Amino acid sequence: MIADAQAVGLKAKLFNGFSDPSRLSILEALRHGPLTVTEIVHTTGLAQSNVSNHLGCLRECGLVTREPQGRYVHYQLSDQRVAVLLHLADELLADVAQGVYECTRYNVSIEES
Amino acid sequence: MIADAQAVGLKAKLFNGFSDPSRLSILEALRHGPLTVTEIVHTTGLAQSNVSNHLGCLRECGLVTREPQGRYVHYQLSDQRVAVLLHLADELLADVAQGVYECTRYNVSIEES
DNA sequence: ATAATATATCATCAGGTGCTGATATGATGA
DNA sequence: TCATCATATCAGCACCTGATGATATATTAT
Repeated sequence: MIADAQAVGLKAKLFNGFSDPSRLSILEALRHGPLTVTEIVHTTGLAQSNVSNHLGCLRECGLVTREPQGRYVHYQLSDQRVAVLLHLADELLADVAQGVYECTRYNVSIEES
Repeated sequence: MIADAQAVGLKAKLFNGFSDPSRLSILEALRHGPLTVTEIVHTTGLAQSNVSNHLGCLRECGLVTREPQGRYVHYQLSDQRVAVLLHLADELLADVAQGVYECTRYNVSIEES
């Protein structure tokens, strides 16, 4: 193959939105409905500028949509398939979590609350 | 919430397996059935040591399984839901690809050919 | 107009990650 | 045994990415 390396690149980029703890926590927060930036900040515990940066990334990549209302900006998942993907990952995790947890190859921080 | 930051970390780790072009191309190659390391090397065009490293990562995280046969080692997707996830991403990409493509925020290489 | 709130942008920096090349290990065949 | 092939491991480097803190912009309220 080697052929559609372009398609692979695009897909990797798409998954990139899910593969960072901060971005993922934002997506998880939006799973239950639209939220403003401040609400996301409070829900996730991340710094405001950090959230804003990640939201920009998630939006550019089409995972969330933006809807300004006055001085607030509401964000929500762009497509229900994003939620489906999150759900599917939950299911997958239920079976392979042991392996993922023991995987020390990457430093994706797993802080305890 | 902030609570299950641990679950988010695990899930991010899981998605990490999909979010790198090299790893993703390996997963894509395995989508059609088991392959040996050398076959993966030829299919993806990656260096052997590189493939081996990524396979180690994918295996530790439970996305692929390993089955030695003589001096060959066959790898395959650990669960059909991995393939489902890949498929779902394809569908999602068909709708949001425009955004992903224009997203310049990350340097996930999209080489042509 | 001024202050306060909400969001976005930017530079900087520390740290992580993937690639390469060399080498080690293990298995098969001559 | 020796050579060859398949796979794994490792160190080093170059690069990218995420977090922070400061600041800018926009909107509402007093």
